[in-house]
Amino acid sequence: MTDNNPAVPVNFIQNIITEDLKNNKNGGRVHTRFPPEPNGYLHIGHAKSICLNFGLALANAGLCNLRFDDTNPSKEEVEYVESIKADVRWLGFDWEDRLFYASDYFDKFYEYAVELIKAGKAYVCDLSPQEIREYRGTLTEPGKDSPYRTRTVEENLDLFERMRAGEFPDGSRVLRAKIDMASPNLNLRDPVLYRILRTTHHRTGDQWCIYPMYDFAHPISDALEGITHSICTLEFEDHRPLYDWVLDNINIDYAKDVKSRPQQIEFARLNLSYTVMSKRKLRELVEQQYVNGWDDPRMPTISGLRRRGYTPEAIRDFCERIGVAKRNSVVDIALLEHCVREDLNQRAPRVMAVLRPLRVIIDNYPEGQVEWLETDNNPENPSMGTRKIPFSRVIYIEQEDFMENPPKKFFRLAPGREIRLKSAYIIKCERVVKDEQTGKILELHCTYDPESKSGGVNSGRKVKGTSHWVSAAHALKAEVRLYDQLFQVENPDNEADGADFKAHLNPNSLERLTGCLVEPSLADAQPGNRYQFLRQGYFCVDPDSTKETLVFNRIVSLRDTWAKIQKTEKSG
RNA sequence: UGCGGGAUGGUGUAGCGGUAGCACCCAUGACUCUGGAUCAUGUUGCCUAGGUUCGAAUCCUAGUCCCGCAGCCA
Repeated sequence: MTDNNPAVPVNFIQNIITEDLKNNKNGGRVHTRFPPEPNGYLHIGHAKSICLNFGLALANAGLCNLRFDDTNPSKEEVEYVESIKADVRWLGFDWEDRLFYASDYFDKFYEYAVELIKAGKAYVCDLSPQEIREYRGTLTEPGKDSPYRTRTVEENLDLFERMRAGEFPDGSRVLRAKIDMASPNLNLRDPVLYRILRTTHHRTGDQWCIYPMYDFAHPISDALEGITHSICTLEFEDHRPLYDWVLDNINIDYAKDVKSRPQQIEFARLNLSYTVMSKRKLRELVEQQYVNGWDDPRMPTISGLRRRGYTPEAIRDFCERIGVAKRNSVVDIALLEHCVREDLNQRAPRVMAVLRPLRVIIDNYPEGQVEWLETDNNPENPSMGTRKIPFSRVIYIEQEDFMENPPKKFFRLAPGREIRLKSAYIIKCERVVKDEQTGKILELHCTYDPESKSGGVNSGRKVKGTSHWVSAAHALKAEVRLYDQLFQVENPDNEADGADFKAHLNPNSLERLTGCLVEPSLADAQPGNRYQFLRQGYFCVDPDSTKETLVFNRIVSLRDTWAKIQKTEKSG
């Protein structure tokens, strides 16, 4: 069924599901889950997982749960829970009534642990963390049995109960699975199932002083929820035998039958060029104030991308295009940028904004006259209509649209040369006024060709360049924040050169322009509104924006052929 | 000298014995009242060595390289 449907991207996990469906595995059910730990904000890498899990469910008439993996209260907070919910929703996915927490199952985990103890498959171990490490052996040498491994069931039961009752200090004892200290897979060398931890949990408060480990809690949570395909990242590959061991040794309907139990499947996490993706590193950037919070528009977090102006559609499209596989890779950030451009090209209204203004006086245009000229809101989408923009004798154009001594391929304004002002007139540069001291260009005096008015009968005359502009008397002041990559190198994670990832931070990742001027139609622009500033890029109104000063974030620039020409000529 | 994974253009991803495809990037041209968009064209690839086969990215053998694993984190 999916074979003929191009809307369903095929990847090796979909292939597994297709096969399972064919064999009526799990009774034809497909049930996935997105299981974040609420210990930080979600990033674009999580978006890949969210799109995968929810997308697979959607594509196969299945369900996807949102489940918080909150088994370690020392790192987790409600703030993160709330942000994660908001981010998943914003991305466009709906868990309906299936919002779960691993902490919902604390009682059950405890019962299953008791069950394991009774079956002689788990024991309380008094070794210190240090000793446990030593007994574990190394990658090449087997471990050795803990002296507590042979405790009786009764003793283990008693001790575990007292662990729960709070009789022992933090870290003094753990519950361990009794598997095989000589296993070549370290995860099977009697892994810890429960530890003593006196930390207030964000949901269960001080009800518990013992908490289950991921390896114990996760397979049980999956089984309890009837998850069929438990998708996680590559580093858990080695944990799969333990995942299966837990399911093999507990008594849950969904875990009993090997044919209908959750199956763990691993895929490669997303890496993006010029950024970092680990929560630890992102937190470091936030806490040490290299950026202004988790939602700093330079961050690869969902909240950062949202504030920057990325659309959920663009992010979903991106996640679909990058594919799903088992090989580690680094996706070019240019693909993400392409996805927003493509989305916004269709839907963002065009508007004129001058970032670095250069004053232009049109000497032969009547003083005091104002013409309201009609212009397209989006030439890609005529249904978005037109609007009127004011034109008058004094206008501003972009500083970089004028050069006193232009190189060959420069099509814009220069002394004696003409350009078309978008949706207005052709003007000619007659005179350059400079500061006598500094030589800085202060303003231009131009003349316009009254016959050349856009849309007019004689407007057909061609000139090479077209510039955007704003009327001086009508323009609104704005601040514009231009962003560049947060890091200067493609792979800041690579610490092979001995440098900390922060050494690669781009000192110019944020440039604030405060003297910008935008057309008056933007007066009512609301935070979150996105526009294409003609010839420059896509911009989004920032929440910092006020009635007095509009604040825009540059989402992404337009592709810039001229910039490329300049670059190659400089380097060539 | 352990175990588990993975190697397809610059990047990402298909291909499951029958002409190596798609997307991004890059380049060239057309068009353009956005040097945008659009359209057309193009460069670049199966880790290595053997083998099986009429035919191998795909199957077999032997290597090489890369990633992960020794938390009471997830």
